[in-house]
Amino acid sequence: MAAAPRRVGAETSKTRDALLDSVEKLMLEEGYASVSYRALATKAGVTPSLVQYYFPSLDDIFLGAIQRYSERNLALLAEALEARSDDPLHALWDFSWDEATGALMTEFLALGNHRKSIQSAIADVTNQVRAIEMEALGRKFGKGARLVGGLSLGAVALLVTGIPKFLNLEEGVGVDGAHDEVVKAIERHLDSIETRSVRRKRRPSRSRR
Amino acid sequence: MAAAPRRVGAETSKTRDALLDSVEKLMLEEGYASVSYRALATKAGVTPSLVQYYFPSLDDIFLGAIQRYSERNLALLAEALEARSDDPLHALWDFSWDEATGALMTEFLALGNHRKSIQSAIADVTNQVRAIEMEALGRKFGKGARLVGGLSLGAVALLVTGIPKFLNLEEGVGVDGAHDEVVKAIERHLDSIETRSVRRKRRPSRSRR
DNA sequence: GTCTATACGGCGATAGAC
DNA sequence: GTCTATCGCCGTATAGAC
Repeated sequence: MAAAPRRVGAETSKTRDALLDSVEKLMLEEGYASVSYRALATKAGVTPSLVQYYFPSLDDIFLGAIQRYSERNLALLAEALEARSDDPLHALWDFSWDEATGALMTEFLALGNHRKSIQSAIADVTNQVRAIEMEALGRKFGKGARLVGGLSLGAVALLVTGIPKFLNLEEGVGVDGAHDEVVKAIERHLDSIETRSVRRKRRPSRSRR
Repeated sequence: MAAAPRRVGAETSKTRDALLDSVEKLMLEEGYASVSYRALATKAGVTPSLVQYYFPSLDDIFLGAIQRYSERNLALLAEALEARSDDPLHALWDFSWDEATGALMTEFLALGNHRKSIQSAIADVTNQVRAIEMEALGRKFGKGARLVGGLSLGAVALLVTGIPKFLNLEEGVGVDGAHDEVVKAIERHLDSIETRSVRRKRRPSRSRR
């Protein structure tokens, strides 16, 4: 054995949890690139050193944020899919547009493309989400079902959750040509497969940063 | 009037062009976050100060890269669409998967989401690309044509060029579930609209970084 | 027009004091 | 459990050499 043990704050700490709240806020407001020890400390009203005590490296901050977020998010998703077992595709679609879930997940996805150390964490939660989605779709349509265009449930889930993410990315730089049309067309398609059980949410207009 | 004039290297400089080559390489190999004066200077074999002479701020580096890239890329795209006026959709699809074009553009897109100062530059080139695409599609199908699912040419172009970008993003973190199926399904759809004029390119497997 | 040296403050990270 | 000192890299500004 070897290497120093390096002391780290407990995961149950209330301070740590408050810090993760600030991380999520910072990421949504300014993007992951703005997350720094000093910025985070300022936002949370503590010293930078204290942040470092709970998160020894920047990666640990992101890893902590991903883990806490994904636990909550998976629970929310499972709940939404359970409550709307009659129109799981619509539920998925609505969920993917939700600011607190979709935007953060997209941010994590972009982050993973530039931080090798957290790629597997992003991949894990993405795959877990997909599994829950598949299970819910399987319950409604049957495990090996084929939907529009002969697509499997996995392929449909990929598109229904992926397209909102991509459109969000484009809107993030101010491009939105043909977006509304694509959104409407997809919603029309979804309506032809399932009858929507709750009123359609207004699509959030991307906040500038 | 006021303020110092601050001297900047000429845009016609051979050195400047070589630096932009290194920028593109760095972005593809390590992502935009790895682009720094010192890293760039090392890669190009010059001093950091010289890099600063041509690009007074980091934003200027990215702006310069976007501008040079987009000029070349627009020319390439126009050329490809002209050469394949019989199957512009396939041409677009192939083009979007090309490493030197698609991957860099996706990198710029992600970059734009975090650097306010270059958002409009990204938006401009994206819109210019879309315009060229629309024109080529209009020539083949007619300006107001509706394709699969009643989608307009703009909506189809958005999907055909956007889906590869999103799949690339996912593959960048190691997620590729159902990707092949979606790719094959789209290619089947494209084949049903146009007959492909050149052999299908192998889809590049994402290089780890 | 091209290129270099140097300095400043902010950053992530480490080791260790209280 | 909390906080300080310190290190080396970063973007950037400036002043000046060829």
